[in-house]
Amino acid sequence: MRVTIKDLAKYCGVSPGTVDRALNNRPGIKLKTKKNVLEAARLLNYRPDLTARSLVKGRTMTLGIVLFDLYNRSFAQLLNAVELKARELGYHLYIALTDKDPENEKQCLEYLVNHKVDGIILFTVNQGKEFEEYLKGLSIPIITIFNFLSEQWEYVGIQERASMRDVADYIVNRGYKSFIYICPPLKYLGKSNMYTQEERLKGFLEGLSMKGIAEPPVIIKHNDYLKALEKVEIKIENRTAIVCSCDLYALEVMNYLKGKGMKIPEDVGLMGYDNIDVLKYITPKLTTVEYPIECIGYKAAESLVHKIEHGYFTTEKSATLNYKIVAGESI
Amino acid sequence: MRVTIKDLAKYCGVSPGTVDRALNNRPGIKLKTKKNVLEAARLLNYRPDLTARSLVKGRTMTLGIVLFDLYNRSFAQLLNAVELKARELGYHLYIALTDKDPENEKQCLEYLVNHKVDGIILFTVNQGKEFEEYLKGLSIPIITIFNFLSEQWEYVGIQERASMRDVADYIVNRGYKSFIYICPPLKYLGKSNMYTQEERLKGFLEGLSMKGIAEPPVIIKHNDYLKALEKVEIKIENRTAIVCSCDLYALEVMNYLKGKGMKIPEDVGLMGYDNIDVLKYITPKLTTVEYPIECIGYKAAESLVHKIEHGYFTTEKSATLNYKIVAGESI
DNA sequence: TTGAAAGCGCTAACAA
DNA sequence: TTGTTAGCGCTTTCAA
Repeated sequence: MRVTIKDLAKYCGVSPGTVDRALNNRPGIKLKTKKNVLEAARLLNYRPDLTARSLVKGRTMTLGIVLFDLYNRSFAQLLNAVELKARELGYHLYIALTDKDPENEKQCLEYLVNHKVDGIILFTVNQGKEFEEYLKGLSIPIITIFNFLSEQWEYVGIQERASMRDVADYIVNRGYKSFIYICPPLKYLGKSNMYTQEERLKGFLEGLSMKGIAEPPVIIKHNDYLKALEKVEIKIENRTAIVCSCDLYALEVMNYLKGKGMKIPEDVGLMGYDNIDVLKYITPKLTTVEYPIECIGYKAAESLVHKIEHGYFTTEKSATLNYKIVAGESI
Repeated sequence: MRVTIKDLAKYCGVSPGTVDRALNNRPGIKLKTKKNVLEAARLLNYRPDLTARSLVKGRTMTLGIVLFDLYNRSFAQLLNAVELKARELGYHLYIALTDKDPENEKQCLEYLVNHKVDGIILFTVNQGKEFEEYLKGLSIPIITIFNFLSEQWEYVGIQERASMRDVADYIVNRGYKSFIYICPPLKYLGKSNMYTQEERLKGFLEGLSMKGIAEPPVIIKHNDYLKALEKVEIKIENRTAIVCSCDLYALEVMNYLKGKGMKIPEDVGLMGYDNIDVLKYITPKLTTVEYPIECIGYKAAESLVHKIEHGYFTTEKSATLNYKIVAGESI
């Protein structure tokens, strides 16, 4: 059996209260007694039972993070950053993955809350008033990332829409006349929270329209989306740019184009988004949008802890971080 | 304040025991009472306090995983797999990152144990009898991955050494005569657990020696290791192969070689290890070693839960999984 | 400076 | 079928 405070107390011939004072640097204890207890704790290999402490304290010094998976390189980097910052602030981390399943996400949240995490960083796939009511019912500090929910919820991220307007501007200025946009299915719109992807698309369309350019074909990234791409005829003289809503798609398209023997950017331009770290190994260098993924992690963890420790009824002004277009050779 | 079992009991005019029976599907309760309680629970938005349950049950239905970081793509995939399997088995996941700092790792372990996780998946950077004694003192089921500790500790992984012997064989058979090996610093040998990297190197040297080939230069991956690489003259007629102990290094070297205007594999061969998922976007296709990283995750989680539920004194025979050389165009 | 005791929310054994 | 009660290991308040 594990050694408890009572055992220590008995061993040292003092009361549990005194042991507690010694162990937790509380005042009102003679130095000698304290040393005694500490020595005994070492000797008997005492370890505090944090679940017991949590029960009385009502908090666990633990944060929860909810993501849908770790396939996208950025999420791993984010998680890494969150863990780092959390530990720096004296917190540890529960992780729960949802597989993009809204119900699953709720279960994860439920679990985290019941386990009394002190706060949650949430990349949600849910949305809507009902869900927000549900979240409120959890009565726990929450920071949202990537997918925005509403002003009610502190959000750490970048101005997705503005960034894609800039992208449109950037590409048009480089002389491209014709455009193709590739992004994941938005058809779950209303069913699943696609905020980030939606904003990027809207931003791109807005950007084009500001330049007086008509809406381009939008290809949805299914299993066989490359066939759809094939159907759109890409003529060199058209000066076509393929814009992808994330780098992973752009890389696939690049492979496809290479396979077709098309030269980038001579025959067709290509643009990604995310600036994932492996891009540095890819030729030609992909032009992309960079945002400070690690900062998002740090900021989210920091804000969350702030909310936890200084009351979570204050919805801080959500932070938007800077992005920038990273010029490569692909457009 | 949160609604407790007592509140529910009062509300329904029954005892806490009865509420417990209703909530947890225990026998010996009238269906009607049960329905009543369940309805009240829903109405009052009752949530069980899992820390309280943990305190009396002595377990948390939580696993801990200790990694050093998530920079290597494989670790993220592994973590993803572990989370998936854990959840499937009814467990949730604590994650702790150690930054390759042995002391930090101990603190992480300490924390997980004190938080009463039911078991730990450990990618350790520690080693040695003393550390193993320390681990034993934690009295908790542990599965080791990647870095082997000793027979005492169940291990899930592949036969690193054999795999690199095979690599040597493979490369020599393809006509290469001259070799350069690149791997992370092994100088911490004895201070830090470098099992995986050590085994790969040993395997490679053994493989060469079996072919009667002398020990090749080994370049340690520092910040300026490329300078060291520069000093080794690579003559085309020498048929040189550069073998890297992981894909990330190979990709850097590939960049370097491309920058030098050297052709792969015509001028020099290049080999990686890990088969990280981004390789599919890299030209030329890197020849590498693939192992089932997700299986390692599943297996580790499964074995751990098995140990937890069926006693952890039985050290199961450690599992070694299959690897294979994936032929690319780089060697 | 120390001890005694109540209680965090839940489970489980025993009694009714 | 239900109620009562004694903990789980810790913190905290009050009394000595």
